[in-house]
Amino acid sequence: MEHDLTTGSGRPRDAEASPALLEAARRLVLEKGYAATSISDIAAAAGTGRQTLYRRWPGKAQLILDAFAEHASDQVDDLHAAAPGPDPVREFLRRTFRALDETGPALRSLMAQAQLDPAFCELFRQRFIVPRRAALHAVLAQARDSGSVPADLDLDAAVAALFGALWYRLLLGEPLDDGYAAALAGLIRAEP
Amino acid sequence: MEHDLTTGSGRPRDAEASPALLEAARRLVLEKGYAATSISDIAAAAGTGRQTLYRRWPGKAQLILDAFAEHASDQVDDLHAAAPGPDPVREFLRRTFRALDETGPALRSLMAQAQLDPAFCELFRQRFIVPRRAALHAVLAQARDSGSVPADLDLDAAVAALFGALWYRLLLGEPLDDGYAAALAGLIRAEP
Amino acid sequence: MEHDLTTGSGRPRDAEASPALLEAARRLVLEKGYAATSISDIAAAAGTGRQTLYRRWPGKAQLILDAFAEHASDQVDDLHAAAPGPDPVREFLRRTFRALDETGPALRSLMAQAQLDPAFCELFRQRFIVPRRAALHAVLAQARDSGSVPADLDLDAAVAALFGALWYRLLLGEPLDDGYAAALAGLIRAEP
Amino acid sequence: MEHDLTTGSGRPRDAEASPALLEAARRLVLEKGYAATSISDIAAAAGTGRQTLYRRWPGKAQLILDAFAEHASDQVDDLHAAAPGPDPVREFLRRTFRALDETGPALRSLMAQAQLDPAFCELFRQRFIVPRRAALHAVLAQARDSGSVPADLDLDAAVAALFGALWYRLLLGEPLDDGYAAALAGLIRAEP
DNA sequence: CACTAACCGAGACGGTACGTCCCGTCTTCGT
DNA sequence: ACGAAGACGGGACGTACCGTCTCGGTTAGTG
Repeated sequence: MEHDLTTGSGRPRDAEASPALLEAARRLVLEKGYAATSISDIAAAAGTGRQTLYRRWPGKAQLILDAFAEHASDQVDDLHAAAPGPDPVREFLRRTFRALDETGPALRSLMAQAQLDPAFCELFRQRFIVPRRAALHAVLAQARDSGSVPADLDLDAAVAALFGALWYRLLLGEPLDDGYAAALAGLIRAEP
Repeated sequence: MEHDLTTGSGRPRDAEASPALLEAARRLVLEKGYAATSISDIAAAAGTGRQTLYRRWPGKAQLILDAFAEHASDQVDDLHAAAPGPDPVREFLRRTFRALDETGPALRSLMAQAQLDPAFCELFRQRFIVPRRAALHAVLAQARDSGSVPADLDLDAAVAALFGALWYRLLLGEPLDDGYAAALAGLIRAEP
Repeated sequence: MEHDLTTGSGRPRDAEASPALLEAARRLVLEKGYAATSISDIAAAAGTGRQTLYRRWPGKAQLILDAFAEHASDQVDDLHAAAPGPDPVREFLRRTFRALDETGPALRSLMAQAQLDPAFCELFRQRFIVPRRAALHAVLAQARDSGSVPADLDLDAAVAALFGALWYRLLLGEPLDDGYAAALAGLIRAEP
Repeated sequence: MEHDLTTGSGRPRDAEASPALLEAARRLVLEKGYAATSISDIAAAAGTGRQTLYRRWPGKAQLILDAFAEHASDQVDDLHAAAPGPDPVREFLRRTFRALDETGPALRSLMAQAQLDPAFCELFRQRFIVPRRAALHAVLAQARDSGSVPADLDLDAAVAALFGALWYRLLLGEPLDDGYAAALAGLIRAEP
């Protein structure tokens, strides 16, 4: 997350720099990929100096995490709010898969970065993984109450299995389609 | 995979160089981590020139993939051969978790590299993921035949869910313990 | 020649880096010879990064040209100022030969580099050859006015012959001694 | 010079390899220049292995010296044989300049190499410089006898001055034209 | 209304890894 | 013992980023 160390004194930070950097980062990563996008590229595209970026984020990964986390939090709310239909778990997965069509490559890069930097890993977990985990947990709890999943289902394990399966295919470049969503949802559906 | 362009003519490649490079790579990565291990380090530790490495592998990631894939294939065989006990799925997961205690960090790095290089991703899938997937599939098929998992279980989906859950926690730095193995195995156990 | 692209903006170049690089280059070339001195060696000896060198000179040859041209221009002034005695041409040659005892090997390397790189050749000509040529020309003009060389001497040809003879022996590893200076000076001395 | 260490036993050397290497060396150096021509290039162009080259010459410079020395020795004889006319020195210089139109660049490279390798320097001197020096010496001696240069001319110094002036301009990329030949010849012409 | 502190861009800094190139040697097989 | 072929250890090269530092200049709030 962008860090703000303003003490009140001195010239205030340029309010336009952060959005410009976030947008430039998002655009360049989507265009050229994470690895091919350098810090210098992002700062130049945002029309700012490199130091301005470092003053607000510790590095490339954190900036790009912010650049893609914004959208993600909106989506999590959407998913949480509406998970209707006869098979809400399947519906949740389908919508999540759909959202990854655009942001998937960037998320893969962030997950990659999390492997190389433990501090970033924890940040990524808190900002990205945990909220979504909570959302799916809620969906599953609701499904359990409505009887569409077994009453004794281990919800935490089910969340790990479903999101794990999602990331598993995403990270390996395998397709995330409706059939996959249905098959995964089928794994934990209540036996009638 | 190491590429071998032997045409028969000319001086043959040094048979000791490849093992030396693989072992040096494996040792250095386990000691210092993936990112902190450079190509020069590996070549020097193996007592070879840098060009000898480039002659056999396209880069660091492919070499290290080979360095860890060797051992992996042995382990896959072990796991496949013996998955005994009342809950073979749980046992399989437990053993797999145990094996990751040592190699986990390196595998995380390889998975990270797979996100930055599509060609390497495919290689990693073929050399690492698919064999293990087959092993778990066989375990599940056996379990289905012996009645310890439901007869109508979607084996492919179950494999994705179990291995997905494994990678999910591994990549996020969360613990892979016996309790987790039991919980995941419980998800797909037959309801008696 | 060192190139200075200062635009006024940004951090100014370290004023100590260039002298340090020049001195390190000069010292290492005199110690180990031109070919045995690498760019990395020079940068390390100067306590600077390699890129700092490349930011100021296109390569090794240009840096070393500068490293030896500095001193050379001083010497040229010295030679120009004082060319006394009954045979000023011979005296000029003797002093020039003497100065080459130390710098000769480095100059040979620079002349060698000039053969491999036309751009460097021109630079070498302008920075090294032309100034010395002018100095000798002045000495000869003075000698002509004082009657110690023939009045109708073709000064340009004489300069070429004298410096040519100097380089000819220098480049072939033949001795540049007082006798040689006297013999060359004798070629163009006025017949009494 | 190509060295021949055959002992009589074993397979005799391929008689075609040496000419092929010499011709390939000559062609490539004239086409691409000395520095841009690697040992591998020459061997490949000659259809031979690199070791065959090293078995016959110590390195690139010696091979190329041989490649260009062949022609040179013919030319030296030509020059020696016929130096007619009213000003034989000028004529000798003019012809020598003319011959350098083609081989000049290669000779410059050889002289460059002589600066980096003392052993080659001596070889170059013996194979190239000394014979030509003798030829010019003979021309000057003849001219002295015929009265076209002063009787007390120091022939060795004159040779050094004339060839030195030649190399001086050649190595600096300056033109070797008839005017220059005339001016140099004029320096040592007898005053009538 | 000046001062001052933190900002801004630009870009140089030391450092490190990369992948390429060539060197001169060595090692195979076939002739 | 030669030949072609090509791998070997070694080392320099020039490039690309990294994260930091240092300029001159700008822009608020404070004294």
